[in-house]
This record gives sequence, C-alpha cells and structure tokens, in this order.
Amino acid sequence: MIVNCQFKKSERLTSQLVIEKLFAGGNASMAAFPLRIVFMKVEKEGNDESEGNCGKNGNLGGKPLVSILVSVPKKRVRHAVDRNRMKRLVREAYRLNKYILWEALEGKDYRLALAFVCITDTLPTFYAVNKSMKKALIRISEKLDVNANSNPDSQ
RNA sequence: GCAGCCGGACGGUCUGCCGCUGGCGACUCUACGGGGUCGAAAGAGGAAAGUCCGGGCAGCACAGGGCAUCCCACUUCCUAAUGUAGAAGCAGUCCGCGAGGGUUGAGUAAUGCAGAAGAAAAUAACAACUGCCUUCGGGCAGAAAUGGUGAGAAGGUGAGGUAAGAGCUCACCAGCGGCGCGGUGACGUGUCGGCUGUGCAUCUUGGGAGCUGCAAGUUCAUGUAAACCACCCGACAGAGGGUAGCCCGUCCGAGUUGACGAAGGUCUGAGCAGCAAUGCAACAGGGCCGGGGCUCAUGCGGUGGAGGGUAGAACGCUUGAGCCAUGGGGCGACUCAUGGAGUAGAUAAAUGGCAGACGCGCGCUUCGGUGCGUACAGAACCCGGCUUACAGACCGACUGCUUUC
RNA sequence: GGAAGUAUGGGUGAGCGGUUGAAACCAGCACACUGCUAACGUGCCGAGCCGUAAGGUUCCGAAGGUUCGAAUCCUUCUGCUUCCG
Repeated sequence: MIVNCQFKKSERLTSQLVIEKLFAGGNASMAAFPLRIVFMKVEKEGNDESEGNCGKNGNLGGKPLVSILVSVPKKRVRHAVDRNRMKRLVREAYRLNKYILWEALEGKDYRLALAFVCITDTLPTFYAVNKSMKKALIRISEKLDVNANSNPDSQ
C-alpha cells in the first residue's frame, strides 16, 4: 500500500471532553524543540463494534487511529498571520510523517490523542519542523511499545 | 532635472507533484440521520486590523404627555445613517518659502468661580500724579494717563484738550450693531452709529437618545421532562404590572381573539396544549349539604429558586442601502437611466507544503552573470465612514529650486 | 467574534483642572538602641539629565490636541486584566 498522506477533518481532535482529559495532567509529554507534545491513549469502546462494519473499506471509514490538535499560544506568537502559518507547518509535517505512528499502532487495541503546542517565539522553517516531527513520532512509537510491556505491572 | 504636496487607482506572475475547505456531478455503502471514492471548476484584504462612529438584521421591553438625565452644535449639501462621519465652503489660530497641512467653531440675557502673583480679577484707588485743608503725622476730593504682576487690567497708536487726566474730541486700526451690495448660506465688502475686558461652569436656544448584541436569535435531538422546590392567584377587590429616575391623568388586570356592553353578563369558539384520542377556553373540578356558608388542594396559569444534558446538529450565513461599464446631472460627496458579470463561508476554525522559472529592489560585477531581499498583514452576520500599519510602483493636478531657449 | 476595565517612585497604592512631582504603606540609606543582630524609634534619599553643591530641567504607559494652566478632559496607539455559550 502506498503511504497514506491524507489528513482529513475527521482526524482532528475536537471533543471538549477528550481535550480536557488530555491537559488535566498525568499524561506523557515531551519536548521536540519548536513543539511540546502531549499524548494519551484512548480505549476503543463499545461503539467501535459498529465501526468495524464500516471499517471494511479502509480505516478512513471509521474513527481514525490517531487524532491530533495543534495549538499556538497568543502570548508567544502575537500576530494571527504567524499563528496560522505555524499551525500549517505543523499540520503539514504531521501529514507527511503520520505513517510512522500508524504502522506502530497496527493491531493495537487503543487509539491515540495527540496535542502539539508551540513553544517558540520565532517562526521556524519547514525543514526544522519536519525534522523534529519525525524524531518525535519515532520516539512516541518506541515509548508505546515500552508502555505496552509495562502496562500490566502498573495497572 | 531634483525635491515636495494633494487626489485617484494598484499592491506580484507562471509551471509540476503532494494535500485542505465548502458546494456541484458520477459511482458506491447505509442503522436512511448520513458516510466513502473519483472528476472538473472555486477558495483572504486595502486595510480582512483597531472596534472609534453610524446603520441593516435579531431578541426583549413599550398606549400618550411633561420634567429630569445623557449626547450633539460655523454654513450649505449628500446619505439608509440622527454621527468630534463624508463633500464643498466660511471664520479664527498654529506649522510650512510655497503647493498645502493640523486644529478649533450654537448663544452670552442672568448667576457663580478664577489658585499663586498683583493695589485691584470687575459697585477698581496701593504707590506715584493734581487741587484744597493741615496740628506737617496726614486727611478729603479728582483722575485709569504712569508702575509692576498676570493667560486676562477697563479697546490700541498718535494729536488736541485739561489743575492732573480720561473716547472728553478728532484721525487711522481692531471689535459690535443698523442699512446697501455680492453670496442659497456661514460670511465678505462699502457706509453710518454709539463707544467695547479674559477664561470656565451653570444656564439659554435648537436637534437627538429604549436596552442588548449573530456567543443576537430560531428549530430539532437528548433528558422520567406537562420533571423538582417556594410564593402568588380566581371580582365586597387590589397583590401586582405598564413604571427599577419622578409626576399626571389614564389603561390592563390572573392562559387567550373579536364584537356588543358595564352587566357577578350574553353570543361566537376563529385560539391554546398534545403524536393522537382529547382537554382547556373571562369564578374550571371534587367532597359534605335542602340552600347559603365553610373546608380540601387536583389541573391549568404567573413569578422566583435550585439543578440536569450535549464530540450535539441544522438554520441565521451570504444577492447585498452590493460590483463593473457607458451615458445624463452636480465643483464634489453623491445620484438617475441603460446594459453586463456573478458560488469564500470555516467553527479547537479551510485557503497550505516542496521544487523550479519570471518580474521588481539593493549589493558585487570581467556587463555574461551572481548573492540577498520581495511590505503591512489572515475573513468569522453584513454594509458605509474614520483611524492606525505598509516594500514597491502607476496616473493626474499643483508648488519650490536649478538648467536651457 | 462581541463587550467592559486598568496603567502613578524598586513594589503596593491615594490623588477636585490650580500650593502636587506626588499622600500613605513596604523596601533602601543613615542615626539611635544592643555584647551583636532583629523588631521598635528618628531623619533622609525618593526617578532620569546637567551641576562639587545650592539649584535647574524633564517625567503619572506613548504621541497629539483643548485650556492661561493637564496625572486629571478629548483623540489615536501600546501593554495587561475581566466578562458573554
């Protein structure tokens, strides 16, 4: 299969409940310079069974494996133009590198919620964002495997 | 040629690959709500910004009048627009050699205030001046010419006049009023007249103002939902509402429309609630009772309180006081007629990424090229105006300096 | 998106257009007290610039304006805070 480079609106994280949970604390976060990444596992729930029926024409049909949000604080980046540009760069970098996470999540029984928060004052180039995005996604997928092994102990 | 000033109009272009958003068409899945794939077109501004004004639009409130409160104020015009809005002007003042630019602008009859300084801040006499009296200390009277203070000192300058002086008189100038002329008008100008403090507030005159804002608001879904708690209430009347600024008379008045009417009434049943059957519809219903009275508190209604729920969805939402062209009117803002083109609508929020070519500016240059840069800034209901930010570049009118004829 | 408020010494925070460049508290410096320190008490500097000093001058977020006179009134910007489902 060719690497899926689409990024539809359904992959956006828009639920207020999930977002509040994500930022409430206790979730893993890491810094990759222009960004800080917060992520959380979301268990597949009962309504996923109905999803399974739809899911036969590809995972695009049902709920996506990963949903993300991008946030750029107004305090760091003053102008709306620059905030929009920062979000676009992050989204584009995620779009091109999302296959890393999707491969890691193949066959797992949970989904992921990710938040990218900008922690820089100056606009970086696309190359810088792309590079750190790749690194960060690889690190996350490594961590997932570690957590999967250690999860039964902690719970 | 250089520098400037005003007005208008613009603010990058093209190609390839990978994406995003809403609609359209085809195919497809479906729990019939909608989802997926493919296709060809569309997808930020002159300021989208600030939110400083004005409107449209929406909800709530509201018979009417007066007072109070708040806002506005040169003139004429334009507009949907009532505005420290816009256009064209007028007057004062400041800046500029100038083209021009900034800013202020109803009235002053009455009342009040004006720190410090100064004799005195408006019925003016401190010093000096003049006259008279004198016990030589000074006193009385005249007088706004002199003094310094101050933002402002009793119109200014000069001459005459006088005991000394004074618009007391005259000439010129500034201001005010009457008349003539010009202008729609603010005002300008000529002439005549009397002789005239500054600022602020109250005040006077004229005009205007209900409140909240698309997170307005509407519909659907979810919810035991016509859910729960408290209070009010049914005509011998007045709790209350209009009216949480006050007053006057007046009106409504216990879910509700219209007509007659002023009666503890009559007629209609158009209305309201509910999926429906049906229920309610200006003193309904039940119990006791011969009747009145008394008691109970179910349903409907009103007000307040305390809660629950949402990945909530849809509408509002983009055709509008809109845009462009030509012609007519106007100095202009603008307006009239005719014709034409016409999908941005997101909602943790689309309009992007990469690569290359061109254009423009600056630097280097062996004039072949080459390096760097390419502004301010991102729709959120929609318009009009203002303000602020802005690389570059175009058109037109005008000004100053310089050169040539 | 819409609607309000606020900015004054190093910090908090009063302030009628007129003695205000600044009330008050904290902080700082000096003195006094103490064996030494803290606290209490007294006084001073209050922020820049010029000056040895006396003193002069500029400042109430920034820039314009009104006024004889502005921290205060008006306009435009800047920062911060709050509210509206």
